[in-house]
Amino acid sequence: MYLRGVMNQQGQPGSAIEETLRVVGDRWSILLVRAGLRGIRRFDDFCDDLGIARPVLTERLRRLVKFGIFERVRYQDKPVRYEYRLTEAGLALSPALVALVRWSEEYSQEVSSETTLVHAPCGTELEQAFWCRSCQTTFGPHAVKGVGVNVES
Amino acid sequence: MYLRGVMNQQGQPGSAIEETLRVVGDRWSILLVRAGLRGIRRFDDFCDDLGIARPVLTERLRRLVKFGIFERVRYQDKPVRYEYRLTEAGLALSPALVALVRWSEEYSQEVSSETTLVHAPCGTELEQAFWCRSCQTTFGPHAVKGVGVNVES
DNA sequence: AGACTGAGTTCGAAATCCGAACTCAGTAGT
DNA sequence: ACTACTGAGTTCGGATTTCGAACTCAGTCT
Repeated sequence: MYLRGVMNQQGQPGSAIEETLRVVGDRWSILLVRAGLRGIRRFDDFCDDLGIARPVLTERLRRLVKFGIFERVRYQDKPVRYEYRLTEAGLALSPALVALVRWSEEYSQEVSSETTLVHAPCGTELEQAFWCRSCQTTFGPHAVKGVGVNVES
Repeated sequence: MYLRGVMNQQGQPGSAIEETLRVVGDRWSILLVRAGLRGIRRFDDFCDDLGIARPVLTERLRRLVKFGIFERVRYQDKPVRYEYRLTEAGLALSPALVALVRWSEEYSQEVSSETTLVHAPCGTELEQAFWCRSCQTTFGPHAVKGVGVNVES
């Protein structure tokens, strides 16, 4: 498959993903989202869970808040305390996350795949796909057009 | 939704994604994969297309090769020249990439969504979903179990 | 009073990133 | 033979990020 499209020379408007990756494309951000999905919300908990350096965590959270992925919520006064919750946009990153997890389990070396994604109701290992509302069908990546992309092969 | 699972304290074995993100989780790697899907293979072309600094490109490609995402192929002798092609594992990253593109178009500020992913046969904008082989159904992220995760709400 | 909590800051040292210029083998043109 | 060009890198010094460890600051607990 090959993908057609979207000129992106140096510094140019840059397709949407480029902008997204500038926000989310570092070693920590995605992990933070995952932690968020796992229910983590407090500064110190993110810190302990990921082993991220505090100054970096501060900066990263600020950025994610600025881009609407997390929101900073005051959950107590006296003493004032804030926590970070995923917004709707943040939650919407889960398909990407799931795709990455899938890939990791299948291709990443080391680490046995102890966790596999399954369809909760029936317990079967799941397959990622796309759903077309008008055709009412499911299909794989080959039938996708866009991304500045066209899949060959 | 909240996800249950996978202890990951500092430095520990680290679930598969963590390892994956250590390879692919920087500002360039995903963009390189995308460029690969768009058909780009040559050093200079990656360089021009992404505007990435040469030393960084060198290092990044080496790493991606080492992790089996790209392969370095000699495509001519005299003078010896190499190019980089996505491996099967590299191609398998496309669902994750597509999910990210989808998200970008929907949530990222700036940049009008000029490219939208569509179902090639019918032209309808598509929805990402999961497919369960045994149930023969499609479903959203809520019904997914795994990731060290359990989706609530 | 003294110890503890939670969300950060401040610090200097170490690792990464960058652009620009250079290398090196071979090819093409005059 | 001389020059220019190609393509895949390296080498350079300077700017930016990252890091861990220690500190702050308001308020609570014992």
